[in-house]
Amino acid sequence: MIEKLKAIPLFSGLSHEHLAKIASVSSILGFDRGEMIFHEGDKGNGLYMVERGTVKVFKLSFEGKEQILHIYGPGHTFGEVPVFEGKNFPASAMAIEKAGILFLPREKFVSLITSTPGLGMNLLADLSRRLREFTVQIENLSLKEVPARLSAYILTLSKEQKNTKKITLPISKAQLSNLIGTTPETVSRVFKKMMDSSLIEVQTKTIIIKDMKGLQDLSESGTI
Amino acid sequence: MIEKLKAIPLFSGLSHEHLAKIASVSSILGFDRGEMIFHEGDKGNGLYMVERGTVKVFKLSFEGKEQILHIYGPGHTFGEVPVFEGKNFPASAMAIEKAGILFLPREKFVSLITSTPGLGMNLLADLSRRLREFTVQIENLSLKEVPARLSAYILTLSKEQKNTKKITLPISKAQLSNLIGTTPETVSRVFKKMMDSSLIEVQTKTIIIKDMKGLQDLSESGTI
DNA sequence: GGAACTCCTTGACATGGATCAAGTAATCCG
DNA sequence: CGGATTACTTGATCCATGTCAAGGAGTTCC
Repeated sequence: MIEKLKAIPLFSGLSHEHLAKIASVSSILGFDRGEMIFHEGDKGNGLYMVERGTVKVFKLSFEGKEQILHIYGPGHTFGEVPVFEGKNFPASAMAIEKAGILFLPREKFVSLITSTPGLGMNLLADLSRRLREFTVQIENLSLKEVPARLSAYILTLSKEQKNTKKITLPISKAQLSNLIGTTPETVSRVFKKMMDSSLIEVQTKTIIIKDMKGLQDLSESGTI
Repeated sequence: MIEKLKAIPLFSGLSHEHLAKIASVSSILGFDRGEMIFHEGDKGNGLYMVERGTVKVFKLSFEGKEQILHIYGPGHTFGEVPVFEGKNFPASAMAIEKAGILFLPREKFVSLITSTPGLGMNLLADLSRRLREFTVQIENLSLKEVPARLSAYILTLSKEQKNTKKITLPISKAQLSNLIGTTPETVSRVFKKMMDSSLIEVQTKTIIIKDMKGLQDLSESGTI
């Protein structure tokens, strides 16, 4: 368990004792693909950490349309907002792959913060990073058209996957469309346009970047 | 100065000594309407607090279109993200009314956090609240149409202004359109539709809610 | 290894909202 | 107070993207 905690950036720099203490009050939960971890509006009860698998955090509209806010893999934490704000979850969380989730109950977590030097600062940095990510997401949704959002997403993936030009899509195209705020049909059509303009090649879950500069231009300025 | 600091929620619960210490390392800056406070991409240099006036935090697209992220009045703080994350500002800030801004340099602010019990927790709560606000904004932009966003905004104002039915718009309609991610023309047309359906009355900067229930329905489900 | 999914693609069509343009109302300021 | 500037409204038009429908590709699982 302690090994798993070490892999969580939020806990970087903590002593072995502190990690042991965290381990002693955490539990591990298993979720199948498609299983809900919590629902928007539920009372926030603690900190969640992805140990393995993939999780999406999302909102649903009145009509059932979905907007994904985050996709989290191993090492990421989520569910903090209601811990500090004392309210309910602002969004829902679901496993999109069989997942192992570490859970740290609220009171334990709060008392850890005050007793663990550095943890508070790690948390402030983590929440700040997420605020920054949200500003980018708002910018994308409001100020960019779908082709720009999609190319921005591909470029993000390329950076995450050690700047390679051969990229593996970590999620289905349907999920991807919910992440960038559009529909599967539109994603399909825009991918086609990007192939027609020789920006990329797409084969099922693999994307090959053929024209990095062209993709960067598209991600900023908009039209294919 | 200490009186002004007392009015800032972030500093609630701090002792007089701590407030005096903060006052001793803060400076106050004046900005005219339309003056930039900082630019997206600038190096984050500290904490900003609105003492009087109004500030908008916003992003600009490549083509110059604007999306407002926050409108802040007295007592609100901003500019924290780069302090904790160690990067640059994710957005720009401008005074939209003559404003007085308190400024606390980064190093002073960081050392205050470690030496001031409660301040760290206040900050975590504050950032969490903003994360929640952003999830709402993303939901609005992605999952709701303009009439729903506009009615949600009116209802938010009503709550802020002690749940009254006679509301004063705190910003121009042009700014409002940039806040909800649309254009002045569309705002104008939607206001008209809402008047035609007897949901509200609009006179320049005053809105009177005629049908609260109808407005709430519209803010959730969408179509007029 | 084939049936039964789910996911993806493609085409035809509908539409919310942006843009352009021109006029009208507010507000600012000497 | 009156002219100038800025903010708002209204109409005409256009387009990006959503929706509906149907067929095709990929995946899963006994």
